[in-house]
Amino acid sequence: MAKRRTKYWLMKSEPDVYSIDHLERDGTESWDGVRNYQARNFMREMAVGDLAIFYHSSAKPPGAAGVCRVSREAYPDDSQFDKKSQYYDPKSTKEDPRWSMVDVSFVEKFDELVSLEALKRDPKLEGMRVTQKGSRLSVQPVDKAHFQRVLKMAGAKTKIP
DNA sequence: GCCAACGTTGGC
DNA sequence: GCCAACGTTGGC
Repeated sequence: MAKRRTKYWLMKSEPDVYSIDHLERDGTESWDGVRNYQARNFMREMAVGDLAIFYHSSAKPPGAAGVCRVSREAYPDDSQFDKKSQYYDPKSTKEDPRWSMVDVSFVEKFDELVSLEALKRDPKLEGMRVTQKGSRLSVQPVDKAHFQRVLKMAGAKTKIP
C-alpha cells in the first residue's frame, strides 16, 4: 500500500488552558473539546505522522509556539459523554459519537513565538488561513510551503518530510 | 428550507 | 471589555 503523504495542520489552544509547555511536560495528549464540525472533520482527515503548528490563541501575543505530531488518528472524544465536563453533549450517543479527537505528541517548542503579527506581515504566508481576518477555525490545514516557512521564521530544528 | 436570535471565538 | 465574524438552533 502506498504511503499517504504527510499533511500539515495548525491547532489552536489557549495557553492558559493548555500550552506548548504543557505538551512538552506531558509528551502526548488527547486533543479533546473540539465542538465545531469543520474542525472535527479536519481531525478525521489526520493520520499518524502528520505535523501541526501548535498555535497559542487568546494569548499576548497570539502566535505559533511550536510543533506537534499526530500520534493517534481520530477516535471518539470521551468528554462528550461526561456530564460533568464543559464539553458534555447530551445529543451525542455512544453508538454514533458526534465528536472526535486525535492524540498529539510534542515535537518542538520554538525558541521564540512567531507572533500572529509576524505571520500576517510575511508576504510568503499570504493566504494562510490563520492570518485571515475572522478566522476562528481551531483546527485548520496548512500548505506545506506555509508550514516550512513558519518553521524557518521560527529557526526551528524540525525537518519535515 | 429560511432566517432571526443567540452563542462562541479570538484579535484587538 | 468590545465586537466582528461566524456557526448553531429552533420556530415557522
